[in-house]
Amino acid sequence: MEFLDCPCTGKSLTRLVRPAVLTLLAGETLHGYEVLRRLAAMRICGGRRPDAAGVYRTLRDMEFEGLLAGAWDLPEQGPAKRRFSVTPRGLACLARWNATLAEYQAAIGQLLEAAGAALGPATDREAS
Amino acid sequence: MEFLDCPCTGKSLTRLVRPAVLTLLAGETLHGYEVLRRLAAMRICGGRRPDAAGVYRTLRDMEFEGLLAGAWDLPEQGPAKRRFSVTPRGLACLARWNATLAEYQAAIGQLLEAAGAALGPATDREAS
DNA sequence: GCAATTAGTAGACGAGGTCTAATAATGGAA
DNA sequence: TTCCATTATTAGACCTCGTCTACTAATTGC
Repeated sequence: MEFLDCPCTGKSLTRLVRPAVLTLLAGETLHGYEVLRRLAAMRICGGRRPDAAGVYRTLRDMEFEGLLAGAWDLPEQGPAKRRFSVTPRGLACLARWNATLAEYQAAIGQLLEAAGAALGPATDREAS
Repeated sequence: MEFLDCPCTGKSLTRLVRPAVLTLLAGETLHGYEVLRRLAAMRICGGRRPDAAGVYRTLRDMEFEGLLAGAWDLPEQGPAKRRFSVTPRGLACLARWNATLAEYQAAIGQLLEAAGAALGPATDREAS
């Protein structure tokens, strides 16, 4: 019994890219490709490198929304890079995310508990 | 500074409707409207009643995928109801969800920690 | 008699994630 | 020296899934 495409495989923890980006950029100014690599190292990405096109678009969107500030870095050597940093508005958004993430964690905890109980108290089922 | 439509408000913990449905139906057979009400009481729905159209569609999809079994209940009194129960395949899926949810929880924990550190260790920021 | 609730369906829409593909520079290996 | 991988970014199509609006139809309560 396979669930190759089933959401239960947890392919990615979607919709958390934005708080992750804000967190990364709250400490330092980075360009998109570096954000991409740092994201890949976070558990929310499950060891997989997130889709580059999606991350770059999210960065542009967040810049448009005023959460990030972007500036072109045009070195004489090498390709142009766009460096992003967090705006005050972005910081406020991250503070709000903090509360939201805590609520998410609690909600998932409740669901985990209920699921465990539903599967049987003493059952250690293994999924294929 | 408002974030009425920003994902940071955590309007809903999306993509967890399926494990929640499996959990609810693992214990008993319910019809769609009852599933809807029980979902509304779970933290993943944040106190809001989830969209009915979406839940009914999810139930149909999961039936089509063999995770749920549906049967029409046609009482002499009252409207027709469709009663859903979990199949063995659905139970296996739920067992897998169990592991996925635990990973989600840990991943969010890591993100929360990083976000807290990024906002400043001793800072108790309040978002409007 | 009318509104609210129960029970379910259909269609359009939108956010956001994935996939493919393209450009362009650099550095290393065959 | 040619070719491939990596760095760095963009564009467009597509898919999933959640939301919104709107509809049918029976029941219950004021």
